[in-house]
Amino acid sequence: MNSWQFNNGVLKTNVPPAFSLDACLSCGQTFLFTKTKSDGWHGAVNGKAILLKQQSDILYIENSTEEDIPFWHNFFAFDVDYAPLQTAFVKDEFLANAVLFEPGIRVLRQPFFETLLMFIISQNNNIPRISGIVGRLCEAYGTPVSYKNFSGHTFPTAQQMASCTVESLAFLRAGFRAKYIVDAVQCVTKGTVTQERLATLNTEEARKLLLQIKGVGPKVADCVLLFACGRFEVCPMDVWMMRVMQTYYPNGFPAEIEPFAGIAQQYLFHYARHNATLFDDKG
DNA sequence: ACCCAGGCCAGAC
DNA sequence: GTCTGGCATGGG
Repeated sequence: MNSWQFNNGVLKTNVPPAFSLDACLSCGQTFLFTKTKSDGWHGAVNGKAILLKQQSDILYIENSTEEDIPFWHNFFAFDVDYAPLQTAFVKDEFLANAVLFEPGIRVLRQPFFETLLMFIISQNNNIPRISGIVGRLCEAYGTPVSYKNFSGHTFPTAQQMASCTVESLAFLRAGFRAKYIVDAVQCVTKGTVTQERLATLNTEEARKLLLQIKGVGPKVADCVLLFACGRFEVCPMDVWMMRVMQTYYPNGFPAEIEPFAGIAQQYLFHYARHNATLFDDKG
């Protein structure tokens, strides 16, 4: 188990074996951070501008206080021991390739509302354009924060967006997704769909509740359950993942992998993105 | 010009 | 219940 220390505005902790900050933040599960010219990651997260750095097995979080420790501990899911889990993964011939390709990945627990909107926005969309839309969203509704040479805006809370309408969101150029964003904001501010409420439900019920939001289908719902709610057994199914399951796991994941199917999926997703040709014509 | 993008909705069978 | 076209916009 890692332990945290605080000194002079900087949190630091020892990280688990093989942990890679770069891998965690660039493997496609989050868009909250931008890589700096040097070796760190800037972000407007947890209500402030922070700078994340990893040097060997130490993780530094600059511009923080001791009160931020629970947030980051939960964010990186340091309560989850990856050792037994990776042991199970590498016993599987297909999954072993993906894990060994980038063993530093961990599935994060990201803020709920941000994750919900991010994946609504990302449907049928490409990453550069997603970044543009989210940038405009934060600038308009978020809180300005800065640290050192970085200044940005936090991702807005649902409350900060409470008054938005399809018309007032036109500047986002989010296209048909604008009405989905409005409905998500309404559901969260009215308390119909909240992280607290989802936490009281089992995974199947939680999925059903998320599906009540317009523009949230099975894919987005599962991404929220996995990336924000820590339901690590949930495996978001895009067309590519469907093909992988049909080809390599026609009877589903092995029993020891199933409880962490979402984490397995993230290793596979990252592996596939960097080895696109390996996965053509498999199904 | 053309195709595609971590999908989803509405309407047609 | 399952399948298909259309969707807003912009990057490659």
